[in-house]
Amino acid sequence: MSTHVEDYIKNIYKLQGEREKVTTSSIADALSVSAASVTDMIKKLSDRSLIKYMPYQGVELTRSGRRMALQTLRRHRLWEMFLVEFLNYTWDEVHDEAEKLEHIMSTDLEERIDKALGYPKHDPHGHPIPNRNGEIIEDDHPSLADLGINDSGVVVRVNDISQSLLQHMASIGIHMQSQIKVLDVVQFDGSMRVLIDDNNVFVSRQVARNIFVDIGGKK
Amino acid sequence: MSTHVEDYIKNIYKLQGEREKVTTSSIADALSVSAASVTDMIKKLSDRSLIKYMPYQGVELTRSGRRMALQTLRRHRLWEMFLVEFLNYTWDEVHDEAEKLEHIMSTDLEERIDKALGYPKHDPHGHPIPNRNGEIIEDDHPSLADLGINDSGVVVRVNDISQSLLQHMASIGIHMQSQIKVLDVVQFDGSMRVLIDDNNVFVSRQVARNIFVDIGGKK
DNA sequence: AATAATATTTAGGTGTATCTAAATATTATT
DNA sequence: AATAATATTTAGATACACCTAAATATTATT
Repeated sequence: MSTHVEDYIKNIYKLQGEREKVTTSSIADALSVSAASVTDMIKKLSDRSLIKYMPYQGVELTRSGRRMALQTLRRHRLWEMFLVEFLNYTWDEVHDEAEKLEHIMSTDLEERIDKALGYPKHDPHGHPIPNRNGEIIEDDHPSLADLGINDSGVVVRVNDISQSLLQHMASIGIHMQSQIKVLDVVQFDGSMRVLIDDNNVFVSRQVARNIFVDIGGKK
Repeated sequence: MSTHVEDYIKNIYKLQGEREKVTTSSIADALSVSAASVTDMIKKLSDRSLIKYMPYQGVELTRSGRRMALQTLRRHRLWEMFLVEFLNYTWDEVHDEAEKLEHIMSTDLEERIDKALGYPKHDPHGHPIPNRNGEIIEDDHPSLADLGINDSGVVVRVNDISQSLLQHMASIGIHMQSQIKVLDVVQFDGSMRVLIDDNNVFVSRQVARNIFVDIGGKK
């Protein structure tokens, strides 16, 4: 319901993807609040049956918590898509704006934006958009770092962990659906020379790990 | 800054347009809160120099209060316009959605939407949109109720006082820029037979009072 | 296994926006 | 002008989301 509740739930969902148990301190870190505040909120979320809470043991989303998380994620990603498609935002500019807008979206507005966008399946970074029933299809693609010399594919997702990473990726010509082919891998540090839509660029291993590639349709 | 502050200031601005002094109870009515809550908030707004407050005498916006009000009004009207132009909302559907969105709009987003809309001067109901400096040009047009037989003009503004009024106006074919001509006025109750874009319809005086017409370009 | 380090929770508070009930001002009526 | 009616403010609380400092659990290290 409230902005704060949605933010907690969304972040617990994200953290749950990474680890087994979601700890108080990991939530505190993610939201930049004190651990004591998290304990407070955790109790309220538990009272509302959005999470299962075992004191000192961490938390876990319930079904309805998961539903709320995916609903919020859906709205976030629809807004991101919308900002890019309708207002010429670039993929590194959308996050903060969508972060606020995701809480302000009636079901009606959500559906109208979805329709206006042509029912997109992915956001501007290639993340899947949960459907209105809160179902999400996580696609599993190798990262560029997993490829070897002469492997090739199409960019289908990038991690949006920081604005500067996204800006850098754009600056070397990486977009959704870019054709990519590994020309050379430096043994020492794993950095690569790759062909991106016919442009020859270098990519550090750190960056390569955040680019995901569909190798299904390789040639 | 906060949603609530913006709502108070916006409503004081609106009430100020209607009367001289804005009373505690009129604000309480407008916002559906208790008078005691208004007194509390009024003190805070006064501390922040957004209003001039004389206990028991009512309040008045300061320059910076007025600036905030117009800023909020601008955002509200840009969102309304946006919902109509990009997402096919009708003029009776936009208010509530815009009411929430107006508080969530960075200057950047505001400018992008303004640009995408082609820098509109009016919202979907014909209300002027304040410019980014908080200047507003209130245009002064007669209402349909002020016209007499054979007077004609173009619909340039309607009051959005209620959803049902807006729906009704749409149902009888009233839109922005509709050609309108008074065919007959019933002496008894002031209701009218009018031609709206060549359609012959009846309009009660109550409705006529909420339709504003530009008679400058009459023929 | 005892102790040290770290994580979590509890206790007690803050600021914001609200409320009801009581007190006080203002305005209207007789 | 006195009184009644109405409006406004004050007093004292509540809910929410946060905080720091202290207490308690858990985990890691010697």
